[in-house]
Amino acid sequence: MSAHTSRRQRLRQATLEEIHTAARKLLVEQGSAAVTINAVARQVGMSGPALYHYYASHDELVGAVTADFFRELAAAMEQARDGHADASLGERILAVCRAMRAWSTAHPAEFGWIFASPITPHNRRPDSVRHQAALRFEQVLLDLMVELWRTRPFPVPDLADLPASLREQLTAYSATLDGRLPPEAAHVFLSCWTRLYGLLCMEVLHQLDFAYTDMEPVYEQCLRDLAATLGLDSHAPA
Amino acid sequence: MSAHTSRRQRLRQATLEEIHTAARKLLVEQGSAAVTINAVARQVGMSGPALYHYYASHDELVGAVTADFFRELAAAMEQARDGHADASLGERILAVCRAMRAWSTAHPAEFGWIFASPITPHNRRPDSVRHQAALRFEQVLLDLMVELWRTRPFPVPDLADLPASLREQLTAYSATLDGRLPPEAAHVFLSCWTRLYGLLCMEVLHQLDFAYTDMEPVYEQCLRDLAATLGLDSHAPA
DNA sequence: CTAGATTTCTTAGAGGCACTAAGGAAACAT
DNA sequence: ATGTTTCCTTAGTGCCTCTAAGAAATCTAG
Repeated sequence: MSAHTSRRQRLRQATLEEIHTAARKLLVEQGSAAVTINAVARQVGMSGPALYHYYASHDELVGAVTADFFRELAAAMEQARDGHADASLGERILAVCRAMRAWSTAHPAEFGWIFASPITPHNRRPDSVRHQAALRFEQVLLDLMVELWRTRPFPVPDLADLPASLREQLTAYSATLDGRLPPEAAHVFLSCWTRLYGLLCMEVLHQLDFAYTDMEPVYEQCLRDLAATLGLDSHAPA
Repeated sequence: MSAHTSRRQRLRQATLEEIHTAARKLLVEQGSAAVTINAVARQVGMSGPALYHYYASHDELVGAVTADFFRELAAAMEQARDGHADASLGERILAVCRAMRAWSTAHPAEFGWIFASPITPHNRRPDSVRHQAALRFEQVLLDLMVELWRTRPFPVPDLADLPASLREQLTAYSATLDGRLPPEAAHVFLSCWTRLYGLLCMEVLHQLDFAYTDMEPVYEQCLRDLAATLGLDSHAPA
């Protein structure tokens, strides 16, 4: 309860950081299969079972490290956003999207871990650290899109043109956003998100290797398409 | 060399099938982690090490089963194509895309296994069964797009409008297709492929659960977009 | 038809994994 | 100073992949 952090708490915190560092090192150098409780413990200089005083299970360790990666990714995107605070909203959105890919290509192992590792039941719980960090990540672009919608609404399809079941889902999702985006704007946001995120996902999972050796211009082309969709390319600053 | 299959060969073939069936059963009922050499062997009724007479390693077994799934998926798509032989090419393309998702939603465990399981070095080799089966899968839609391009060319961007590095990659890829699609048409094909496949990938990896509970109308909406891109929605049959 | 080679399977075992149990030692709180 | 909490140890269970050595069944060739 006290603001004072005891010696024990400080030591524990330091050990936790050491554990995360060791796990990440193993992931980057030897792949996700090498991130075992035993190997991590060896790396930090304690014997296997000792690690259970920090995480109750292998799943929990994985979730904690994954949350770290999400937070780092989100922070990179937030930094890009804040670093272009004086630029137009459109440029800020593009900068954030580029930061998203930049982090992923600079940290392919971590990025692959985030997406390709199956989400265990424990980490699917909405109150898990992993889930919370994933939300923060998703939030960055969502917030910008909300602001864009407020200040300079982008073109949206007519709700009546969408099939009923899609309309219902969009309405429900819009409600979870406290109506900050109406359903048809949520549809546009989700379309953009899907294309960006899907493209990154496929790059990481090497599903496009048969055609592309360098995905950077492919991603840039995708960004140009999205900018057009959102009306960002007209020269008036948003 | 003889066309005659010996008794031993027949027995071996039957055992191989039994192994694949057992592995798939374990995957579907207990998840990918349950597909171990030992568990599969138990299921088939032999002891662990015996399975090494059929596959040299766990990786190889995984690759063989994955190839099965790819082949089944490709077959489902080919069947949709051939089952609509009298329909317009546009309808055939849409039928194939729907078959692709239909198989995936009917077999979520298998589909997830295909994409989310990391491709081990052994299975990355171009001569691996996995790779071969993956090629056949990709080929189905590519062939239809080639035919579409031949009979009713779809709109393409001007190559000069694409960045140089993208142009080079598209040219190289076009060459691997023996020029059946020029670079700018290959770009359109790859864009469509990326959006379809990326959407499925995200559905399988549950990356859109925060917004959608039923992806079917989302996929249909994506198909409508692609149809428009390819000029399939004009009523003249392609 | 029989003797050797091949294939298929067994058990035994090495080394690693996640995780539990039981206990010692240090740090802390009272 | 005493009792509690925390941290870490070793020992052990049962799983895993994969190797080794050998038995039994099957095929092949003289």
